[in-house]
Amino acid sequence: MYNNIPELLRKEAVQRLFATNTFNNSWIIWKPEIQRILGDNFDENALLNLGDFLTQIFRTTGTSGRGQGELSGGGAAWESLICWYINLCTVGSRIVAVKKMSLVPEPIRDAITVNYGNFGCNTESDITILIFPNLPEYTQDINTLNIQNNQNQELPVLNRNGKLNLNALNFLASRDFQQYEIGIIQCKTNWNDNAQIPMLWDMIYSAGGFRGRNITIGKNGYSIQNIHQFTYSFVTVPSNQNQNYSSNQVAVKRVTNLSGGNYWGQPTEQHVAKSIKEIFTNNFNNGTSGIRNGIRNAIPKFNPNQVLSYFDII
DNA sequence: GTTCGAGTTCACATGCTAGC
DNA sequence: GCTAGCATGTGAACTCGAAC
Repeated sequence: MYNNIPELLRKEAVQRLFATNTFNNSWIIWKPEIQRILGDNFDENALLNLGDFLTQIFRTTGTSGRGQGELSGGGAAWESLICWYINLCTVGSRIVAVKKMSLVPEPIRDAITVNYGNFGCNTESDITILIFPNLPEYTQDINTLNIQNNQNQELPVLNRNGKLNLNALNFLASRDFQQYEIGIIQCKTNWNDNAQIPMLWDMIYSAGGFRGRNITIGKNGYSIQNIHQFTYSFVTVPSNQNQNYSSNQVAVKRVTNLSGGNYWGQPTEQHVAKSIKEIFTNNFNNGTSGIRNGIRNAIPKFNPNQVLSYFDII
Protein backbone atom coordinates (compact mmCIF):
# COMPACT_ATOMS: atom_id res chain seq x y z
CA MET A 1 0.00 0.00 0.00
CA TYR A 2 2.92 2.34 0.73
CA ASN A 3 5.11 1.06 -2.10
CA ASN A 4 3.63 2.97 -5.02
CA ILE A 5 5.00 5.97 -6.91
CA PRO A 6 3.27 8.72 -4.88
CA GLU A 7 4.44 7.15 -1.60
CA LEU A 8 8.03 6.80 -2.83
CA LEU A 9 8.03 10.46 -3.84
CA ARG A 10 6.52 11.43 -0.46
CA LYS A 11 9.24 9.55 1.39
CA GLU A 12 11.96 11.22 -0.65
CA ALA A 13 10.37 14.66 -0.12
CA VAL A 14 10.13 14.23 3.67
CA GLN A 15 13.59 12.71 4.03
CA ARG A 16 15.06 15.70 2.21
CA LEU A 17 13.39 18.00 4.76
CA PHE A 18 15.21 16.20 7.54
CA ALA A 19 18.46 16.44 5.58
CA THR A 20 18.65 20.21 6.18
CA ASN A 21 20.17 21.61 9.37
CA THR A 22 17.44 24.23 9.70
CA PHE A 23 14.64 21.68 9.89
CA ASN A 24 16.63 19.14 11.89
CA ASN A 25 17.55 21.67 14.57
CA SER A 26 13.96 22.92 14.80
CA TRP A 27 12.61 19.39 14.93
CA ILE A 28 14.41 18.72 18.22
CA ILE A 29 12.11 21.36 19.79
CA TRP A 30 9.00 20.85 17.63
CA LYS A 31 8.72 17.10 18.11
CA PRO A 32 8.08 17.15 21.90
CA GLU A 33 5.58 20.01 21.40
CA ILE A 34 3.75 18.04 18.69
CA GLN A 35 3.69 14.96 20.90
CA ARG A 36 2.37 17.05 23.81
CA ILE A 37 -0.46 18.43 21.63
CA LEU A 38 -1.32 15.01 20.20
CA GLY A 39 -1.26 13.24 23.55
CA ASP A 40 -1.12 9.47 23.93
CA ASN A 41 -3.08 7.21 21.60
CA PHE A 42 -3.93 10.01 19.18
CA ASP A 43 -6.38 9.42 16.35
CA GLU A 44 -6.86 10.79 12.82
CA ASN A 45 -8.73 13.86 14.09
CA ALA A 46 -5.87 14.81 16.41
CA LEU A 47 -3.37 14.58 13.56
CA LEU A 48 -5.54 16.61 11.19
CA ASN A 49 -6.17 19.22 13.88
CA LEU A 50 -2.42 19.77 14.22
CA GLY A 51 -3.09 22.36 11.51
CA ASP A 52 -4.67 24.57 14.18
CA PHE A 53 -1.45 24.47 16.20
CA LEU A 54 1.30 24.87 13.59
CA THR A 55 1.75 28.56 14.49
CA GLN A 56 2.13 27.62 18.15
CA ILE A 57 4.56 24.83 17.26
CA PHE A 58 6.58 27.11 14.96
CA ARG A 59 6.88 29.80 17.62
CA THR A 60 8.51 27.41 20.08
CA THR A 61 11.69 27.93 18.07
CA GLY A 62 11.31 31.71 17.91
CA THR A 63 13.69 34.01 19.74
CA SER A 64 13.20 37.51 21.06
CA GLY A 65 14.85 40.31 19.12
CA ARG A 66 16.10 39.91 15.62
CA GLY A 67 18.89 37.43 15.22
CA GLN A 68 20.24 37.22 11.68
CA GLY A 69 20.87 33.53 12.15
CA GLU A 70 17.21 32.79 12.72
CA LEU A 71 16.15 35.22 10.03
CA SER A 72 17.37 33.21 7.09
CA GLY A 73 16.29 29.88 8.45
CA GLY A 74 12.87 31.03 9.62
CA GLY A 75 11.21 30.98 6.23
CA ALA A 76 12.76 27.67 5.25
CA ALA A 77 11.68 26.14 8.55
CA TRP A 78 8.05 27.27 8.10
CA GLU A 79 7.98 25.87 4.54
CA SER A 80 9.39 22.60 5.80
CA LEU A 81 6.87 22.33 8.63
CA ILE A 82 3.97 22.92 6.21
CA CYS A 83 5.40 20.42 3.74
CA TRP A 84 5.78 17.82 6.52
CA TYR A 85 2.22 18.41 7.77
CA ILE A 86 0.60 18.15 4.32
CA ASN A 87 2.44 14.93 3.55
CA LEU A 88 1.51 13.56 6.97
CA CYS A 89 -2.21 14.20 6.37
CA THR A 90 -2.22 12.96 2.78
CA VAL A 91 -0.35 9.72 3.37
CA GLY A 92 -1.92 6.87 1.41
CA SER A 93 -3.46 9.25 -1.12
CA ARG A 94 -2.37 10.47 -4.56
CA ILE A 95 -1.48 13.89 -3.10
CA VAL A 96 2.20 14.68 -2.46
CA ALA A 97 3.80 17.92 -1.25
CA VAL A 98 7.30 18.66 -2.54
CA LYS A 99 9.53 21.47 -1.30
CA LYS A 100 12.49 20.82 -3.55
CA MET A 101 11.83 21.79 -7.16
CA SER A 102 14.37 19.17 -8.24
CA LEU A 103 11.86 16.47 -7.22
CA VAL A 104 9.03 17.97 -9.30
CA PRO A 105 8.64 16.22 -12.70
CA GLU A 106 10.02 18.32 -15.53
CA PRO A 107 6.69 18.69 -17.42
CA ILE A 108 5.14 20.14 -14.26
CA ARG A 109 8.09 22.50 -13.76
CA ASP A 110 7.78 23.58 -17.38
CA ALA A 111 4.03 24.16 -17.04
CA ILE A 112 4.36 26.57 -14.10
CA THR A 113 7.30 28.52 -15.52
CA VAL A 114 6.47 32.16 -16.21
CA ASN A 115 8.29 33.55 -19.26
CA TYR A 116 9.12 37.24 -19.19
CA GLY A 117 10.26 37.77 -22.76
CA ASN A 118 13.08 35.31 -23.29
CA PHE A 119 13.69 34.95 -19.56
CA GLY A 120 12.19 31.96 -17.76
CA CYS A 121 11.34 33.36 -14.35
CA ASN A 122 11.55 31.46 -11.12
CA THR A 123 8.09 30.05 -10.55
CA GLU A 124 7.93 31.32 -6.98
CA SER A 125 6.76 27.98 -5.74
CA ASP A 126 7.70 27.32 -2.12
CA ILE A 127 5.79 24.05 -2.04
CA THR A 128 4.45 22.25 -5.08
CA ILE A 129 1.48 19.92 -4.58
CA LEU A 130 1.14 17.08 -7.08
CA ILE A 131 -2.18 15.28 -7.38
CA PHE A 132 -1.43 12.20 -9.44
CA PRO A 133 -4.07 10.79 -11.83
CA ASN A 134 -6.21 7.90 -10.67
CA LEU A 135 -4.42 5.39 -12.90
CA PRO A 136 -2.82 2.01 -12.09
CA GLU A 137 0.71 3.42 -12.48
CA TYR A 138 0.10 5.68 -9.49
CA THR A 139 -1.91 3.35 -7.27
CA GLN A 140 -0.37 -0.10 -7.73
CA ASP A 141 2.69 -1.53 -6.01
CA ILE A 142 5.79 -0.71 -8.05
CA ASN A 143 6.69 -4.42 -8.18
CA THR A 144 3.66 -5.00 -10.40
CA LEU A 145 4.45 -2.14 -12.80
CA ASN A 146 6.04 -2.39 -16.22
CA ILE A 147 6.56 1.13 -17.51
CA GLN A 148 7.74 1.44 -21.09
CA ASN A 149 8.71 4.61 -22.90
CA ASN A 150 7.67 5.54 -26.42
CA GLN A 151 10.45 3.34 -27.85
CA ASN A 152 9.08 0.34 -25.89
CA GLN A 153 12.11 0.42 -23.61
CA GLU A 154 11.47 -0.48 -19.99
CA LEU A 155 11.88 2.37 -17.49
CA PRO A 156 12.75 1.05 -14.02
CA VAL A 157 10.75 2.73 -11.24
CA LEU A 158 13.77 2.65 -8.93
CA ASN A 159 17.30 3.75 -9.72
CA ARG A 160 20.36 1.81 -8.59
CA ASN A 161 20.30 3.60 -5.22
CA GLY A 162 16.86 2.18 -4.55
CA LYS A 163 15.19 5.58 -4.87
CA LEU A 164 12.47 6.74 -7.23
CA ASN A 165 13.78 7.04 -10.80
CA LEU A 166 12.88 10.58 -11.77
CA ASN A 167 13.23 9.74 -15.49
CA ALA A 168 10.30 7.33 -15.15
CA LEU A 169 8.34 9.99 -13.29
CA ASN A 170 9.10 12.53 -16.01
CA PHE A 171 7.86 10.13 -18.66
CA LEU A 172 4.61 9.43 -16.80
CA ALA A 173 4.04 13.12 -16.12
CA SER A 174 4.46 13.85 -19.81
CA ARG A 175 2.21 10.98 -20.89
CA ASP A 176 -0.60 11.71 -18.41
CA PHE A 177 -0.06 15.46 -18.22
CA GLN A 178 -3.68 16.50 -18.78
CA GLN A 179 -4.87 14.34 -15.87
CA TYR A 180 -2.51 15.88 -13.31
CA GLU A 181 -3.57 18.55 -10.82
CA ILE A 182 -1.08 21.07 -9.47
CA GLY A 183 -1.19 23.23 -6.39
CA ILE A 184 1.36 25.93 -5.67
CA ILE A 185 1.70 27.08 -2.07
CA GLN A 186 3.46 30.31 -1.26
CA CYS A 187 4.71 30.24 2.34
CA LYS A 188 5.63 33.39 4.26
CA THR A 189 6.16 33.74 7.97
CA ASN A 190 5.11 37.38 8.03
CA TRP A 191 1.94 38.51 6.32
CA ASN A 192 1.89 42.28 6.03
CA ASP A 193 4.91 42.94 3.84
CA ASN A 194 4.66 39.91 1.64
CA ALA A 195 0.97 39.68 0.74
CA GLN A 196 1.67 41.45 -2.56
CA ILE A 197 3.82 38.57 -3.79
CA PRO A 198 1.16 35.81 -3.90
CA MET A 199 -1.45 38.33 -5.05
CA LEU A 200 0.59 39.31 -8.10
CA TRP A 201 1.71 35.79 -9.03
CA ASP A 202 -1.87 34.53 -8.74
CA MET A 203 -2.97 37.35 -11.06
CA ILE A 204 -0.43 36.24 -13.66
CA TYR A 205 -1.36 32.57 -13.39
CA SER A 206 -5.09 33.35 -13.43
CA ALA A 207 -4.75 35.57 -16.49
CA GLY A 208 -2.69 32.93 -18.27
CA GLY A 209 0.02 35.50 -18.93
CA PHE A 210 -0.11 38.78 -20.85
CA ARG A 211 0.75 38.10 -24.47
CA GLY A 212 0.67 41.78 -25.42
CA ARG A 213 3.58 42.30 -23.02
CA ASN A 214 5.31 39.05 -24.01
CA ILE A 215 4.58 37.43 -20.64
CA THR A 216 3.57 33.80 -21.07
CA ILE A 217 3.16 30.74 -18.87
CA GLY A 218 4.59 27.31 -19.63
CA LYS A 219 7.24 25.99 -22.01
CA ASN A 220 8.09 22.92 -24.09
CA GLY A 221 4.40 22.53 -24.87
CA TYR A 222 3.33 22.18 -21.23
CA SER A 223 0.94 24.72 -19.76
CA ILE A 224 -1.24 24.90 -16.67
CA GLN A 225 -4.11 25.71 -19.05
CA ASN A 226 -4.03 22.06 -20.16
CA ILE A 227 -4.01 20.30 -16.79
CA HIS A 228 -7.04 19.13 -14.86
CA GLN A 229 -6.87 21.76 -12.11
CA PHE A 230 -4.45 24.43 -10.87
CA THR A 231 -4.58 26.34 -7.58
CA TYR A 232 -2.38 28.98 -5.98
CA SER A 233 -2.48 29.32 -2.18
CA PHE A 234 -0.86 31.38 0.56
CA VAL A 235 0.10 29.96 3.96
CA THR A 236 1.40 32.26 6.68
CA VAL A 237 2.28 31.97 10.40
CA PRO A 238 1.77 35.03 10.76
CA SER A 239 4.79 36.25 12.66
CA ASN A 240 3.80 39.94 12.87
CA GLN A 241 3.69 41.08 16.50
CA ASN A 242 0.59 42.47 18.23
CA GLN A 243 -1.44 42.33 15.05
CA ASN A 244 -5.21 41.82 15.09
CA TYR A 245 -6.26 41.01 11.56
CA SER A 246 -9.62 42.05 10.16
CA SER A 247 -11.33 41.57 6.81
CA ASN A 248 -10.84 45.26 5.97
CA GLN A 249 -7.06 45.27 6.14
CA VAL A 250 -5.07 45.55 2.93
CA ALA A 251 -2.90 42.52 3.76
CA VAL A 252 -6.03 40.39 4.20
CA LYS A 253 -7.79 41.74 1.10
CA ARG A 254 -4.72 41.03 -1.04
CA VAL A 255 -4.93 37.28 -0.51
CA THR A 256 -8.69 36.89 -0.11
CA ASN A 257 -9.31 35.96 -3.74
CA LEU A 258 -6.37 33.65 -4.41
CA SER A 259 -7.47 30.69 -6.50
CA GLY A 260 -6.40 28.28 -3.76
CA GLY A 261 -7.28 30.48 -0.78
CA ASN A 262 -5.26 31.82 2.15
CA TYR A 263 -4.44 29.85 5.27
CA TRP A 264 -2.56 30.06 8.54
CA GLY A 265 -1.39 27.72 11.28
CA GLN A 266 -4.18 28.43 13.72
CA PRO A 267 -7.97 27.97 13.89
CA THR A 268 -10.08 29.46 11.10
CA GLU A 269 -11.13 33.08 11.53
CA GLN A 270 -14.08 34.05 9.35
CA HIS A 271 -13.23 36.45 6.49
CA VAL A 272 -9.55 36.56 7.53
CA ALA A 273 -7.83 33.16 7.04
CA LYS A 274 -8.67 29.48 7.20
CA SER A 275 -6.80 26.87 9.17
CA ILE A 276 -4.30 25.01 6.98
CA LYS A 277 -6.23 21.81 7.72
CA GLU A 278 -9.01 23.10 5.42
CA ILE A 279 -6.74 23.08 2.36
CA PHE A 280 -7.31 19.37 1.73
CA THR A 281 -11.06 19.60 1.12
CA ASN A 282 -10.82 23.02 -0.54
CA ASN A 283 -8.14 22.25 -3.11
CA PHE A 284 -7.05 18.63 -3.19
CA ASN A 285 -10.25 16.64 -2.74
CA ASN A 286 -9.79 14.76 -6.02
CA GLY A 287 -6.61 13.09 -4.78
CA THR A 288 -8.14 11.16 -1.91
CA SER A 289 -11.17 9.05 -1.14
CA GLY A 290 -11.24 10.44 2.41
CA ILE A 291 -8.49 12.23 4.22
CA ARG A 292 -9.40 10.75 7.61
CA ASN A 293 -9.48 7.18 6.29
CA GLY A 294 -5.96 7.58 4.97
CA ILE A 295 -4.60 8.92 8.24
CA ARG A 296 -6.44 6.29 10.32
CA ASN A 297 -4.90 3.47 8.27
CA ALA A 298 -1.46 5.05 8.46
CA ILE A 299 -1.22 5.67 12.22
CA PRO A 300 0.14 2.19 13.11
CA LYS A 301 2.79 2.62 10.42
CA PHE A 302 4.26 5.74 12.07
CA ASN A 303 5.87 3.61 14.78
CA PRO A 304 9.66 3.11 14.75
CA ASN A 305 10.89 0.57 12.19
CA GLN A 306 7.56 0.74 10.34
CA VAL A 307 7.22 1.89 6.74
CA LEU A 308 6.17 5.48 7.66
CA SER A 309 8.65 5.97 10.51
CA TYR A 310 10.46 8.57 8.38
CA PHE A 311 7.92 11.14 9.63
CA ASP A 312 9.63 10.77 13.06
CA ILE A 313 6.45 11.60 14.90
CA ILE A 314 6.65 8.76 17.48
C1' DG B 1 32.58 9.19 -15.00
C1' DT B 2 32.34 10.39 -10.21
C1' DT B 3 33.28 12.86 -6.09
C1' DC B 4 34.61 16.71 -3.59
C1' DG B 5 35.20 21.44 -2.25
C1' DA B 6 35.25 26.37 -3.14
C1' DG B 7 32.80 30.06 -4.78
C1' DT B 8 28.43 32.24 -6.18
C1' DT B 9 23.55 33.25 -6.12
C1' DC B 10 19.16 33.56 -4.21
C1' DA B 11 15.62 33.85 -0.73
C1' DC B 12 14.56 34.76 3.74
C1' DA B 13 12.01 38.19 8.06
C1' DT B 14 12.38 41.97 11.36
C1' DG B 15 12.83 46.59 13.05
C1' DC B 16 12.89 50.84 11.63
C1' DT B 17 11.81 55.34 9.05
C1' DA B 18 9.16 58.08 5.89
C1' DG B 19 5.02 59.38 3.76
C1' DC B 20 0.15 59.78 3.56
C1' DG C 1 -2.88 54.72 12.37
C1' DC C 2 -1.72 52.49 8.29
C1' DT C 3 1.30 51.27 4.54
C1' DA C 4 5.56 50.93 1.75
C1' DG C 5 10.19 50.26 1.44
C1' DC C 6 14.85 49.52 3.02
C1' DA C 7 19.23 47.17 5.14
C1' DT C 8 20.97 43.34 7.03
C1' DG C 9 23.77 38.14 7.72
C1' DT C 10 22.96 33.41 7.00
C1' DG C 11 21.48 28.88 5.05
C1' DA C 12 20.58 26.22 1.14
C1' DA C 13 20.95 25.43 -3.62
C1' DC C 14 23.53 25.69 -7.46
C1' DT C 15 27.76 25.91 -10.57
C1' DC C 16 32.15 24.71 -11.91
C1' DG C 17 36.78 23.12 -11.84
C1' DA C 18 40.19 19.93 -9.75
C1' DA C 19 41.43 15.45 -8.35
C1' DC C 20 40.96 10.71 -8.59
